[in-house]
Amino acid sequence: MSSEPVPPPPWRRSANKSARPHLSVATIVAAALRVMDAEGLDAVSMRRVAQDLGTGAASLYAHVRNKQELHELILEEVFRGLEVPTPDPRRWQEQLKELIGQTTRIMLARPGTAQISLQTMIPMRPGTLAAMDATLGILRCAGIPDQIADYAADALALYGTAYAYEASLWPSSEAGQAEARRRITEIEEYLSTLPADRFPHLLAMMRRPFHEENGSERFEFALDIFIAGLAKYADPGLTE
Amino acid sequence: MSSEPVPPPPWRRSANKSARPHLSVATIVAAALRVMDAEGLDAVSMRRVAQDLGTGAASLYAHVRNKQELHELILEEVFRGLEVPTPDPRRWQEQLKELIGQTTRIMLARPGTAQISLQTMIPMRPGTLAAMDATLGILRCAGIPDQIADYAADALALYGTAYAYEASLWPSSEAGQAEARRRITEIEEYLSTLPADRFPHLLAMMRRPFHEENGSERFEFALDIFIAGLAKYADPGLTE
DNA sequence: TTCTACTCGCGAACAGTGTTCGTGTCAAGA
DNA sequence: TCTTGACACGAACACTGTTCGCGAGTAGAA
Repeated sequence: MSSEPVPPPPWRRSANKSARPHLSVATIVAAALRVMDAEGLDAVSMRRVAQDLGTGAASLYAHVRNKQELHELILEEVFRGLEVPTPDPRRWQEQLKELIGQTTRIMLARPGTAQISLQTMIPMRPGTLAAMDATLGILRCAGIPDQIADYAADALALYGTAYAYEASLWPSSEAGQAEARRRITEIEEYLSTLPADRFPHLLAMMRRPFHEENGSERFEFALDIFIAGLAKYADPGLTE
Repeated sequence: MSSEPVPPPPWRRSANKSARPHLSVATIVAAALRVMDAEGLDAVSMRRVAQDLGTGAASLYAHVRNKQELHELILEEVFRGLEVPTPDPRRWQEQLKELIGQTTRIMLARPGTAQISLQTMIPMRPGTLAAMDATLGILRCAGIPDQIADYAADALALYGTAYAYEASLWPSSEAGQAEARRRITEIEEYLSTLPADRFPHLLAMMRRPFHEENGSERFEFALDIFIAGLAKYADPGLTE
């Protein structure tokens, strides 16, 4: 490309924004979310976000430490809409299911969020902390002992996030979905090639028709099983 | 760096390998694993692997389609050592726990593997398929209905992988661990700053001493809970 | 033995990435 | 009006995955 130093473009300074583009953490996060919604998390590069704001990548670093920090800020913004219930001991099971379901739905609605959440080792911002606190609140309200509540909340959050992540891997484009279906038939053919007793159960599973599920059945089932296993630690006196 | 075309280095052609470096899928995967074990998955770039074989990145593409395929081949190689039990209905719970535990331990032993496994939407190679088939085998042997066994096997695999991934995010270097601890105290201080009733359960959790666990307690607990919840679908006639 | 054909290694290039440095410009305070 | 300091930002650095085309080496045919 042209490598000689280009003179400052005269049309930007006065047209697009008021002299200065007025960058701030909020505008940067908003731009990043815009890009993520439109083109996916992979497209959320510093350059791409800056371009959306009509500036260069270097400008972002005055407001945001890292790309990692930008990611965390996206996560925080997305979890803003989370509604936490006030714990009711008698309804702890459905409240728990609803809360974890809600966080997972939020992530599913914005593919890319789950990936950030999984990669962010220690969540440090209000939105994500609120979800964790609410989960713990419901469990403790049901009389579940402290340590068990800690472990259970961790496992629930991890499973929900992992489920959302896995689901968001599924390509959204028509071409990508066709490719994925091609790979599935490929693997079915491969399994049929092998001696029938090599992977018998897997083969049987892939032949079952409901294998192509369309809802959150799989997710809700796992949640139900886990909560059922958890129920024996709840205090019958509290949960009636 | 020096950018003029360097003449072919005379010492390689005859010394290192027999005229040609004798590349193959096996040698490439071995080199990739070497790099991953030594420097982590992030270091496993095409150039880095090629360098380890004394060649250039382009040479790898004759044997491996993609970086993605190279990743899958690594996964396959790592899961080679998996030992699958012959299902025994009366011991299905411990067999299940042991199998999932084993796959998770394999991934924990090689940080980076979990990430590959999570990113590989549809596993297509014998090693990973064998793990799935064995899980299904144990469940069906216990008399658990087909669809439930399918969902349960999926959930177990997903949770185990996610757990291993989360654990492998923890930095291995001394400096990285110090940084992580710093972040944890940072978040503790932040929580203490807020009104005590903002995140009360979270605050209480972080103050509990066993919060810094050192084993697989958390993982085994979640597994136990899930299996307990699953037990009601097992056939009492089979499992005695 | 000579010549041809074909496989496969591989340098260079392309279009991207995160991040830093140093310069330049603008607006508000003295 | 002058100065100061905050902020915008072009260019550069060291990377990344992947493709193209050349060229060397080997194996088979004449």
